Amino acid sequence: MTRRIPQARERGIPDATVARLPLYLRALNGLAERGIATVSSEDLAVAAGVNSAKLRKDLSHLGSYGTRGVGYDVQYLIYQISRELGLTQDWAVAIVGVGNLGRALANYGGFVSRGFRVAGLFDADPAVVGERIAGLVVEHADGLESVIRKRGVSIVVIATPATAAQQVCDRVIAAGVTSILNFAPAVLTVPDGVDVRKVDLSIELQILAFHEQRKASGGPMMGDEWPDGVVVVSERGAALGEASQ
Amino acid sequence: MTRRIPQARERGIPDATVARLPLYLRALNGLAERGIATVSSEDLAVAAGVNSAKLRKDLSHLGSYGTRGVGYDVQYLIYQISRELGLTQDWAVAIVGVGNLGRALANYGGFVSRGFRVAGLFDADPAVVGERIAGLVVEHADGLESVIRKRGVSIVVIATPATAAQQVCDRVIAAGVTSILNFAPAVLTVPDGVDVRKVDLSIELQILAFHEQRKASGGPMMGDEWPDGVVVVSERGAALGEASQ
DNA sequence: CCGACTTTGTGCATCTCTTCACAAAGGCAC
DNA sequence: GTGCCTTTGTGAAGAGATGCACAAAGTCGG
Repeated sequence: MTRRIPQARERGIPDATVARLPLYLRALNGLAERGIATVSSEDLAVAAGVNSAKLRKDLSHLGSYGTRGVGYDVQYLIYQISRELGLTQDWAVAIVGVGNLGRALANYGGFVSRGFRVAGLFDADPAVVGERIAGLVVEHADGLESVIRKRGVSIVVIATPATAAQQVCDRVIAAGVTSILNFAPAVLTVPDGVDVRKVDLSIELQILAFHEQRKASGGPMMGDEWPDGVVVVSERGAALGEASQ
Repeated sequence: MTRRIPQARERGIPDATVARLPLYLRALNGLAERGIATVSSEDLAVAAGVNSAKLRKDLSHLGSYGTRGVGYDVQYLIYQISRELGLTQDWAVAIVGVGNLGRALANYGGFVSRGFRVAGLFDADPAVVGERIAGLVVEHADGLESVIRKRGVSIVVIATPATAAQQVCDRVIAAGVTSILNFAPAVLTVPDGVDVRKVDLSIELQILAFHEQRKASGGPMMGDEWPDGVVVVSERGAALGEASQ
């Protein structure tokens, strides 16, 4: 009878843990820059803004990389987390939609520094196509599929208006992309096996407003009635990345 | 013995629910624009990209606003969710750090449309101060506290480089702000009662890379060893919102 | 070589969130 | 009115994440 020795790094690191690994990585890089060679879970937890028990449990999912009585070797842990996150390889990223946000993303310094390389900028507006941004020439969205295949793009950032998002999404998936970062305020429908993460400024602000309201009053005005004459104004489809797409 | 009748809208809507309300709101606004007066939990769930049981449970935390056998009145539900989120009032927002991202945020159309009003733009760089962006003149960061108080700013968006983020954070909190949206890749330390939400492009990409790697190979290369000669390059403190602050 | 001290890794209890499944509620046709 | 049909609202079970608390493992000074 073969007893399975419970092995960390089995398969399946909890999502919540994966979401925190980049945080630890950043904290570790900060420590490394300050020349710190070893760190305890307690100190690293403070630097990353989490509870130390949680940090230890998270790291235990990767393996036993700490030394009891001492802590974690900063460089070694940086390497292990980077490897787990897939940052030891180079990822080609394409940005679709070169509006205000698309430009900001293209110029984002943190891209290059972490294994992500902007391999293409796309827009549907002829007025924008040809423009040079962050060392890249904006290409017409017509060439999306071929460029994705040719340059091995595996992650696409959608920064188009909401109305164009699904269409762009469908096209890049057809071209083989399975990881999408969506800045457009739209729900993307994708087949199984495709990962979508969304970033939405408007939603974040609304969540803050909720808590702010709770703090200010003791909750929203009591009474669930329709006030007379209320007309709820429709939300515009305005996108954070509302570009010329 | 006083039996508490479990009352929806008691106090305390689950965080997970609050985070989804803006999603429902957007979906409802889409339906309203198409002139739809009534919607079932099933249809609304599809439009919002969630499971219908979850949607119903979420809405049940606000109250009993549906009609069995029929569904939900679109306009009424829009109003109720808006009220719960505090969107029936006007929130003054200040943006600190007018780099690429700060500019994109200032020009973001979705701001105005939803009860959020940009009441001030700040930067520490004299070269940027005085510039006119989205109808507002950029002010020097020195005036942060007084402007916050004078204009009743209750939400601050931090789009500065990581190095300046904590300092800006401390200052706006001292000025009475208790809701912060942080785009700088830094962990902010705040006293109790202050809400911070963070948006970090780099983290989102790293999470995508993790899943992408899992899909591509059968996990990261086996073997936990340090490869010879590996030098882990330090992460630059490069911020999405790396501005001139 | 030993004993005191530090810090990890984890079993366990708890809490939160999700999902299922169905009784209760209401509309509608006749 | 009455009965059928649709859809909500929710109890309960399940899954996942969190945090405590401590045994095990390792360091270090003497």
